[in-house]
Amino acid sequence: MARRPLTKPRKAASQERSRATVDALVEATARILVKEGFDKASTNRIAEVAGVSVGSLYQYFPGKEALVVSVIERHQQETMQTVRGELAEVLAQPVEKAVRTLIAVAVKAHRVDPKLHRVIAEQIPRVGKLEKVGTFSHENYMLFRTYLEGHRDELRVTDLELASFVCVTSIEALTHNAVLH
Amino acid sequence: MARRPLTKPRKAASQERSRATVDALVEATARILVKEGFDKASTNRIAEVAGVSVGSLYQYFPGKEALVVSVIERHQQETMQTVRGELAEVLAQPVEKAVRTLIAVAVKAHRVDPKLHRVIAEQIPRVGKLEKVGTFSHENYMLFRTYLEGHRDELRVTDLELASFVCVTSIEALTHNAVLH
DNA sequence: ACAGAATATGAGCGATTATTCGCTTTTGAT
DNA sequence: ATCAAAAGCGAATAATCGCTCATATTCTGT
Repeated sequence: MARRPLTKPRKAASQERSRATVDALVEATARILVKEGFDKASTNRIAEVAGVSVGSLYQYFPGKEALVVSVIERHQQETMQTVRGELAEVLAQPVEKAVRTLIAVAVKAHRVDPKLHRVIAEQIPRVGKLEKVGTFSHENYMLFRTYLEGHRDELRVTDLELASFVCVTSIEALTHNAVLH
Repeated sequence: MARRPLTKPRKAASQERSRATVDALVEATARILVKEGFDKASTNRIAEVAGVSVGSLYQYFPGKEALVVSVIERHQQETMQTVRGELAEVLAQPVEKAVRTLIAVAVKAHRVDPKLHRVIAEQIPRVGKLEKVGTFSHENYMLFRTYLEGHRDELRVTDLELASFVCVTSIEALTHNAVLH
């Protein structure tokens, strides 16, 4: 009952060539998502656009969903990269200034790759393995909440939890819609 | 070149039995959307859950998208039904009171069928024929805007367009997230 | 009771999709 | 130069999907 060694090695890239393949696949997935939409992103199509065979795709990804997850994660990392600096500064700012910076940051984050962001936010069905992918909102909520705790004396509100919820949700929705429409 | 009469009669229900079939199909679609997600909603599956044959499905709906549109429209009508009254009262209220009523209305609207609402708002890909289905936001935006115009003298803001955008977007996002989590 | 219209059925066709596997090519270490 | 491991290939298989149509059942007016 020996398990097939040929089918197992999903996701293990040690040489440089293979890393390039993985990259090409993720990039192709993103391009298709943006230009043709989620349901046109079939495994065969992705491999074709990436200039790679389907077989190679399945050597590194267990399926289409895994590709999409990779795209989302890559986009989130890129976004954070361009925003991390400003986000650190906020901590030392008074609320008055902080909210303005945060809005600026939110806008900047949405501008990294608006089209991809839109697809991720509006077109990817949040089911199966896709629903587990952490959203921005939650991360932002935590950050904002700890900031408020550190500046509690500047505020009139007592329920920081509620305040965070209201602010993060509003800012997120506003910037999202503003940048996209 | 006679056109096939057998294929045409999509969507025409005169007897009661057929109306029940149509209802069962729409209901089944809604149930699948909520419990299994959009991409599990195949025509075969819908027919099966509805206790109807695929053939009957195609007698009344040209395809899966039409079913989904029906579900959305039915949900929007149901929502409006439970909210129409309060919405009419708002027009006569001063801003101070009006915003509170509007938020109450928004919450009530989201409570009609939260799970279905979520699927419609977050999971249905806005592509193809589905993207033409009018969203709530736009309708609400228009209503709110005309209200503001009627009460311009009570306000300090000049850009009613922007004010509407900010208010509608925020309220929508807040109630949506609040009811769901 | 009967005919024709309306409604329902489901096996099955063609297209598309995901996924596999035997095989070839490339790479890196010796 | 040699060879085993790593990476790559793509025709082939299997599953699923949307959809049709020949046929069967039910309804409705007379």
